[in-house]
Amino acid sequence: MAFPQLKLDNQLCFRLYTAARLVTASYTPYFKEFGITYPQYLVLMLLWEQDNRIISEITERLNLETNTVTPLLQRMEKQGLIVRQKSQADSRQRIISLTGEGKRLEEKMKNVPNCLAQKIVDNGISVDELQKLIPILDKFICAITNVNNR
Amino acid sequence: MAFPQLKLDNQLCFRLYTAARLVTASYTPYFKEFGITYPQYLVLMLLWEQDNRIISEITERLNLETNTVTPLLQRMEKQGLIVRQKSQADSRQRIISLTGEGKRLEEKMKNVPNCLAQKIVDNGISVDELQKLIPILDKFICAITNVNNR
DNA sequence: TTTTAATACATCGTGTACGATATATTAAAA
DNA sequence: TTTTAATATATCGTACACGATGTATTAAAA
Repeated sequence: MAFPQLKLDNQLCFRLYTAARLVTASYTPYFKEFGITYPQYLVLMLLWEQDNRIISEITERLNLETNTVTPLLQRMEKQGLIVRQKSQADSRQRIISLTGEGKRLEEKMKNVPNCLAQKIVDNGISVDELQKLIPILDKFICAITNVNNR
Repeated sequence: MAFPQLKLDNQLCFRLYTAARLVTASYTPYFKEFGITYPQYLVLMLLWEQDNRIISEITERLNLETNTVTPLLQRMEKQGLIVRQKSQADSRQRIISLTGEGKRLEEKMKNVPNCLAQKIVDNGISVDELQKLIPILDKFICAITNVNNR
């Protein structure tokens, strides 16, 4: 092996890529029942936390661009989870609001995260180790954000 | 807030999702020069490690399905990075091999991972903290894999 | 040996991601 | 106040991801 830094097994990035894909895959069976996807679930969580947000708030919180979020919201509106109405104050903005159906999902999905967390722990990683990941990932995300904004 | 477990900021999964997207984004400027993408880079790393692999080896190592990898390899062939030839021994299989161009990229890209790692460290996370992520992520990936295979 | 099952890929449809660009509206500058 | 710049969102094109299904080939069973 000429360059060990080019070996897949040595790379943190590949682990993050894999971990992210696998964990969203583990959510999928829970979402299927409600006909939503992981990014749609992220939007719903934001709106459950606080309803009637403008799109730029959503793109900022999710670290996504409008070219991802706009079509995502259009699909969610078509499915009857949200409505997208123009703001009176500034008609460039759109207010995103939950429908009754979107609101009802909160109660229905409240057990999903803990249920999944329990399954992960049952399969060989401690809560302590999972907790350790959080502050390091926060620091990592912060550092990478700085790298990307030069 | 009715259900704190439904809060975005409390979720490990969202951090992984964000970290993975941002770190592949930080690779992109390096790839642009060579006209490749992050998943294509993963395939190249596998082939630099060992050339002439069958597709199932690639899907296993990358934890991806054939419906992702086949089109990926087709694009890479069109770009002249690899060739996809049917196996003599078992004509269901395809042998994936680097072209001269694909081989030359190894030398050209050998500094990319270290260069990026340096940039990340320069932006506020220690090598020690990055190293700590690796074994926990390995354990996490292992646990999630078990969850997904039930 | 013929039938059946398993394996290895490929194709199709849908939903993200994201660079690049366009459009409408508001704010700032001349 | 007219021009110009900034803001907020939308659209387009390309490349993944992945569930579902199809096809060719080989291996196993009857």
